[in-house]
Amino acid sequence: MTTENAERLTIGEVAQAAGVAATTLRYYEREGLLSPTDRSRAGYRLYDDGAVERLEFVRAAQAVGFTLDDIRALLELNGDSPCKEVQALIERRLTEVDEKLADLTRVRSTLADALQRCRKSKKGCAVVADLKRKRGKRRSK
Amino acid sequence: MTTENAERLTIGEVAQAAGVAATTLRYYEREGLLSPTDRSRAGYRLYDDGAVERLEFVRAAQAVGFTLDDIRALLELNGDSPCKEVQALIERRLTEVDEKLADLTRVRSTLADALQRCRKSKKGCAVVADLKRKRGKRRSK
DNA sequence: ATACACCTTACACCTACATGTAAGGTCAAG
DNA sequence: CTTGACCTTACATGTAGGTGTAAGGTGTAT
Repeated sequence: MTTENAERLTIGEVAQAAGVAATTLRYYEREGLLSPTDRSRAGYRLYDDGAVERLEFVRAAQAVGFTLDDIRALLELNGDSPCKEVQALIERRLTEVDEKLADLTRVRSTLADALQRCRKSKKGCAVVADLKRKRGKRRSK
Repeated sequence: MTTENAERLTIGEVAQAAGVAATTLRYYEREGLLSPTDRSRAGYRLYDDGAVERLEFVRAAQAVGFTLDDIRALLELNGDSPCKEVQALIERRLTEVDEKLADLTRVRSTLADALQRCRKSKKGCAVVADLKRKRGKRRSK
């Protein structure tokens, strides 16, 4: 597939562009996360370039802890959904994201503190002690 | 186990305090994340209350996407490690955390934007369109 | 002294998220 | 017109992070 059609990408091209394996794209299709817009005569999957953006959104959301199920739910939202439900879902997700941000910030400051002390002391650095002393509210999903 | 010894907690007590299953604690022990400080005559695991803090750190770190392996590495750091290595590890983790913060912030603003539009429009809300338009740099771990 | 909730080990099983493998079809280049 | 990189499907396997189950011991309340 070297014919630069400038609108229809094969699975390999999309995969390369987004930095995932082609097999992963087929998997995402089965899971309803991203379908090719078309097929070639031979049955090859053909994607438009929006697919790459969408895929990048999926990966970013995944990197911060959303499951594929969560992400599918977000991606499935469209003009046909009753606005109430859409709003509620988005609000729930926002709350989750904010909790994650709080956790992450906490972990970050633990690490930063540990690094500080580590730099200060000529000798070994008791990071474990630091970690053990750190506190925070519960989160379990 | 109802005897309040005020320093030695059984697995069930720790589990309850931290909001995880006792089986999970045994699993963490096998994985080297958290060991009881002692055993009773009968072989019951006995933890000091630092265990709860430690466990909370584990869960918070996990909630924001660290693997148990990552977390073990952090927790294993101690005064015996050469400071150079310790620093390097912490620095690497800090970088990861900052990348996660960036991703998370991006996802957050996508959601917030979507919610805005959703509130504005009387009718359906094209969230998918929003998501597709959002961009960001690669992250795949 | 017996019920009952808790603990022990060992091992099988589960879900999410892929990845690999086999068996075959497609297509542009040499 | 064949080579070799790509694509197809279907199915098996792998890893992380647990959960469940069986078979048995513990400890305290009644």
